[in-house]
Formats: sequence, structure tokens, C-alpha cells
Amino acid sequence: LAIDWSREVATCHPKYYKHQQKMFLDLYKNDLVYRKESMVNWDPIDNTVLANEQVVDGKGWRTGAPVERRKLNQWFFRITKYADKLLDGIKTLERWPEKVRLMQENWIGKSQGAQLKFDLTTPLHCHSERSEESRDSSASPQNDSEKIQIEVYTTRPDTLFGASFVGLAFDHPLAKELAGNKEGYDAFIKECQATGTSEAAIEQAEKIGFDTGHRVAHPFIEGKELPVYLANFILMDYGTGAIFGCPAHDERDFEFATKYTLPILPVVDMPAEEKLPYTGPGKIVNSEFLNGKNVDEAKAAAIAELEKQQRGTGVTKYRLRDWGAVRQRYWGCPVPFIHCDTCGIVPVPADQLPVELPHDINYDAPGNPLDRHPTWKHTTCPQCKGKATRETDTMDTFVDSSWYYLRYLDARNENEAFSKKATDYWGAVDQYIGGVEHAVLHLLYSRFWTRALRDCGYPVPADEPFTGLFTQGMVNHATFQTEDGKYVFPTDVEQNEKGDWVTKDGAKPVKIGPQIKMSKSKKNVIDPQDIIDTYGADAARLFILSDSPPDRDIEWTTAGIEGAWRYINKLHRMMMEASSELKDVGAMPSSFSEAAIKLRRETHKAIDGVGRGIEAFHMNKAVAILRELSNAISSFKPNDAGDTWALREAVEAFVQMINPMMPHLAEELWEQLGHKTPLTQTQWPKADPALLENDTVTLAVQVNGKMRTTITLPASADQKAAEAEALAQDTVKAALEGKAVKKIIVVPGRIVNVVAA
RNA sequence: GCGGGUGUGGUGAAAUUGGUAGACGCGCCAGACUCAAAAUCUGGUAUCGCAAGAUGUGUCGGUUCGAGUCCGACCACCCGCACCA
Repeated sequence: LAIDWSREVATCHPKYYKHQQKMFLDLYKNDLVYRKESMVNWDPIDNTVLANEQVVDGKGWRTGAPVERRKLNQWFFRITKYADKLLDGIKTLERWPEKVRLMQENWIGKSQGAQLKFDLTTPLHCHSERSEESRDSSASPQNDSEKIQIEVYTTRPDTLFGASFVGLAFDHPLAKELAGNKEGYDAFIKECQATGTSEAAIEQAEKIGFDTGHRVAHPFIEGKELPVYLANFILMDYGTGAIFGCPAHDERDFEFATKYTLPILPVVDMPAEEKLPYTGPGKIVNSEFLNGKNVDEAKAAAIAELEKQQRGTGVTKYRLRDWGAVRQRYWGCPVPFIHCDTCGIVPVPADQLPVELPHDINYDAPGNPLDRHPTWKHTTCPQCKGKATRETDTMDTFVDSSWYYLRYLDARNENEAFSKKATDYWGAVDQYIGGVEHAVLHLLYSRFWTRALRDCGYPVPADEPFTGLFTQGMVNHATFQTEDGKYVFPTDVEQNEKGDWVTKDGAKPVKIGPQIKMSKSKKNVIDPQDIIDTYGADAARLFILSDSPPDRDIEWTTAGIEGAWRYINKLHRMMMEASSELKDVGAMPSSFSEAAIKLRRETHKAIDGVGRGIEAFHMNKAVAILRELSNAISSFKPNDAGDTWALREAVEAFVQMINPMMPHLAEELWEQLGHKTPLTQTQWPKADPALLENDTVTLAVQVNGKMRTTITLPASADQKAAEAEALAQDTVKAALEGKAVKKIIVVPGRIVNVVAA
């Protein structure tokens, strides 16, 4: 392991973020950054935007006030432009865990469906009040007639005949107009706004709807009309922000229809044992021209008919949404834009970069300190030289982490973020390691950012930033909270005589929470420095490596650390005793005792196994194999020169292999063996294939699948010999009493199974 | 709610990917050494049973000569759900 400190990077330093501001401007030039309105959580008492994490049970974490969903004009990265490329790119990521590739695929969420328009059959009352906003793309352009259309997206056009309502997001451009003056609308909107903005909060909220009283015509059934509802489970961000509901074949529509007593019309023939809602395959029924077709055929036929009517078309949609690029916080890279009353939004000229954060800020009031700063945001417009203000939003820190790997390649370069020379030399990241928590967001943002930079002309090394990925499991720990909800460090609490958790300082009662991933905000963190101080770095390292496989979640505990420490002491003792006789063993003898051959087999099997373990990140298995080898070494008593040679071979291989686990002691032991070259400069040992095979094999013997005994045979023994030997066993004879042997299954090297009845 | 994982002794885990479940540790028990303790060494340790044997990999069901491993349904916990990063 080598760390080149001259390449140290701090994303909060202007030397880093000045490049990021340049990138932001380049993305803007390439139409990969834009502004639009989006929903945020709003704390009405603090008058500030809240992160999803700061919304607890629908209330602001500091004020306890119910949060509101509000719209805010913000910057977005156009990641959706890359949806298909990011999806296709997953296929090339052969050294990524399957689960992460699956999660990314699902997150991008490509779906084939249909987009179609329903005609409103009921008149709108207040046409004159219709705002500009309500004429955007989701509502079709109005011509001279007063025909209003609602465009919906569906992945199940085959179930159109089962439609029983049309639903719109509560913030759909047409929503207000459709509601008109109808009673209950304001209350309904208020209730929708009271749900947080997180998808989990929206999906888990009780489904509520508002009947607008309007009707639309069914596109395929002459004279049939469907009611138009507003509903809180329809997302404006996905599809067209409007759906048609087919309760018989969709979970959410079913729940909604049940609540508002809407018809539930099955149109897919389903197995008798299934219940509604049924989402499986089957033949279409009750659907006129679609009857008898399977789901896929019916989808195609429905789309063809919609296209014929010029009412709709087949479309591909993605679940992926554009990336909200900014936050209303001090701590982040300032967005290099200026707001001018005359010129609008003006990029900061490149020669004025970086736009640096002020250092004299105060956190006394809630909200963004940049916005409240007395001078920082006031500037002049680069175009008209008039008075203007700086953008006070700062970039999401995910932006910082989307390209830091590129900066490492050329961190000493003052002039540019990274040069072609550097990226040509280093290439993409060979092996990336991080927690599964990053499976989607960070890893997708980096993949996007890399492509976006490439398309802005930056010399990125490859389309994919990380060729290999390993995801560690979460290191979990219980959380502790005082009665006023403040988190406290595990090291600051203890159990009193009654077994209750209290703070060490003042014995205030603390509530113990579940084992969750260690995080700064929840303070459930332990500093491993303590175990390094007490037991040394080698023991700490061995302990961590030998404990759990790194891809599994663990509950952090130091139970067992003493075992690692004792083991290290033991190795040191053993070596002090043995090193003198192992120093000069001479040339490899031509023959070995049986015991020496056994030890050599164990040594070479260990070399093979440890290598495999490390390659596969199974460090705990590698350690286990090494402990087996050291057990074999410590119980081996040499009787002749060949034995001593074999022992030296075993010890040497052991020391070389334990080097990554306990580098300090391993180096010491290596010197004890008389070596002058440092261990770190030696070659990893190689296993002799001839010593990986045994000359005998042990087979398990089963009768009807039940283990009875084992037999040991020469490796060369054939199937007949194995059968005969198995049948000769007393335990087998006993188990077969009164039964006739029907057949015998022999799996070479593994088992013999006698099937009898 | 949705997407992805995990579940094996008192405990961390292993099992060559359908073939001897529990390797290797931690802990515990017993013994040796010691006036004693610690350290160290030796042996034991899935459960029930004196034994023969039976049972056992979250639960229930299935496929198979054979299931921790495959299939179906469920339960619990963890990660993520786009403003924690």
C-alpha cells in the first residue's frame, strides 16, 4: 500500500472546486444543466428547506412543525439524456457485483408502454382563468374547439377495457382547473402537501383522491365515460403525471378503487386460485378486439389501435429523473451564476473563477447563510455591469464525489482538472471499493458525470469510471438517544446496575436504538484507534480481516480482539525458538519422510487456498487457512534433514502469506529467518500443482441419503471398488437389514449413496 | 409501499456451488504448570441421549438417490428510495 500525499485532494478547497465550477459552466454550454421547478420539504416555522432525513414522521426535526411540499426553482443535471447509455453500459461492467448492476437497472427503470389522450367530456367552468402553466406539454395544445385532453402514460395498454378512472397528480398543470371551485379541493391539496417529498413517504402514505366531477371518454368504448380524480400516489415526475386506473390488475389502483368504490373490471383471465388484483400473465377477456390475445399481443394491438385513432402511441419511458444539482446550504461548491434583473441568468466568466465561499458566516438563524450574508451575494452583472446578485445555492456534494477519482490522477496540476497525459497513463479505476449504500446514487452519478465530461471535451480515460467494484457490507452499531432526541456516542453511555442505559456524564437515561449503519449524524461510531493503541496495528488488522467476510453487514464489536493479539504473541515466541535451526537447511533433498510430505501438501494447499481467498476478497478464509498451516507447523517435529527442509519451506511460505495480515511482525519474522531482502520485495509463493492432490480420498457413505460412515480409498480406486468397500461396512450392513439394494450412486471423490427399499 | 440483500452452534463464521453441516476463531468446560492468580500448554465443546441412535442451517411446503445450497409462499433484520452523503 502506498499513499502519495502530494495527490491529496479536498473537495471543499477552492483549488478543487474551481475546476468543478468550470465543469458546471461547460455542462451548461452543452445543455446538460438547466433550471426548473421542483418540490422540496419546507419547514414553515424555520422558513427553510429540509432534507428528507430531517423530516421525521412528517415533521421538521428541529421545530416539530408539519412539513409542507413546496415548489422551488432549481438547477438540474440532465442525466435522463444518458438513460439508455447508462443502462447499456451496465452490461460492460463485468467486475461489478450482480446486485449493484440489478439495482442500477431497476433505478433507471426502462419501460415500454403507451402514451394516450383522453378527451374531457364535461365543460370547464372558468376558461378565462386558465393559466399559461396549464398549457404545457402534458395538456395538449388547444385549438379553436374547446376540447381538453388528458394525456396518460401506461405500461399496460392491454388493460384499457378494465379502466375505471383517470387520475392526475395533485400538482398536475390541469389539476386546479379541473377542480374548479369544487368544495374540499384546498383541504385535499393541503393534505397532499403535508406528505414529505421522499418516495418512501409518498408511497407509504394512505392513498387519497379528489373527485373533480369531470368525465373523460373511454377511447375504445363508445359512450363510456370515466371519472377524473386527483390522487396523491401519482407522481408528477414520472410519465405524464397522469394515469388511467385499472383496479383489477394493479395493486395501487385496486386499493384506490376499493376506497372510492369504483368498478373493478377483470380483463385478464386468471388462474382460479389467484385473487384480485392480478398482475400475472393470461388471455385477455371482456375486451372486444383484444379478446383471446395474451398480454404482450394485446399491448401491441391496443397501441396499434391508438395510433390508428391518432390518440396515442407506443413510447419508452424511464423511471430515472434528472438530478437535482443544488442545495440551499453554505457547505458546497458555489454555483457560478449571477442573477441580473436585465440580463437574466448569466454565467460567471471563466477568468473570474473560482467563486469562493465567504468565511465569515453565521449559523445563528436557520436556512442558507449565503443568502443572509451581508455582502457576499452582491455583485455586478458581467454583461450589463449593473447591480446583480450571485446564485446562493451550492452544488450537491455528490457532484464533488462524481469526479474526484479523476483529480487524483493529476492533483498537482494547477491549470486544469486533469490532463490527457495523466488519464492516458492511469486509465480508469481498476478496483473501486465502497459500501452498498452507494449502489445507486453515487455510482450512477459518477457514471453520468464521466460521460458528460467526455461529451464536453474533457479527456476522461473511459466511458465507465470504475472497471471493478467491490461493495463492503455495512458496519452497524446500536444508536443511543437522550430523552430530548439528541444522539450520543456509544462511548459516552453505560449500563447502570439495573441494566438501563444512561449517559456516563450525569446518568441521564438513554434509549437504545436498532443496529444500523455507522453514521456521523447518528453518532453510532467507534474509533478503531483505541484497539490500535491497546493491541497494536498488526493485531487490529488481523482481527478485522479474520472476523467477517467484507461484503457482509456486521455488528461492530471488539470481542475476540484478544485472540488476535495472543496469536501474534504466539507466532513471535514460536519463531524465537525455531529460527536458529531453520536458518541453514541446505538444498532440497531428493526424498522426504511421510510426515514431511504431509506437511508439504499442507503448505502448498495453503498457498493455493490463501491466494484464492485474497483474490476473492475472502480475507477471513485466507486467515483461517493460515491458522491451519501454523497449527500444522507448530505440531510438526522434524526428525531428519528433509523434515527440517520441509519445515523451513512451510514457515517461509507462512510468513510471506501472513504479510498482508500483519505486516510489521511478518517483516520481523522474515529477518529472523536470515533474509536480507525485505519481505515486501519478495515474490508471492507459488503452489506446486503436484502437491495439491492426495493419493487417498475419503468418501462419505450414505444409505438412502443418510450419512452412515466414511471410507478411505486410493485416489486411483474405481467405482466398483468404492461400491464394494461401502457395502462391506458394518454400519451400512446394519442400515440395509431387511432391505433390497436398488441402486448405488457413486460421486468420485465425494460420496457413495446406497439406495434401498 | 417499491428495489436490492442477509438469516447456519452460546458467538464471528466455513462448506470445493446439489454430495461428510459447523473448517478456523471467540467464548465456555476440564486438566497440566503455580502457594495462588495471570500468562502458557493439553484435551473437550451443535442439540437430545448412558449408548445405539435421533434431530438440526429463520418458518411452512415442494423437487431430488441426496438440499444450508434449487423452486414456491411467508417471517425477521439490514441497505437504498433521488435534499444524510
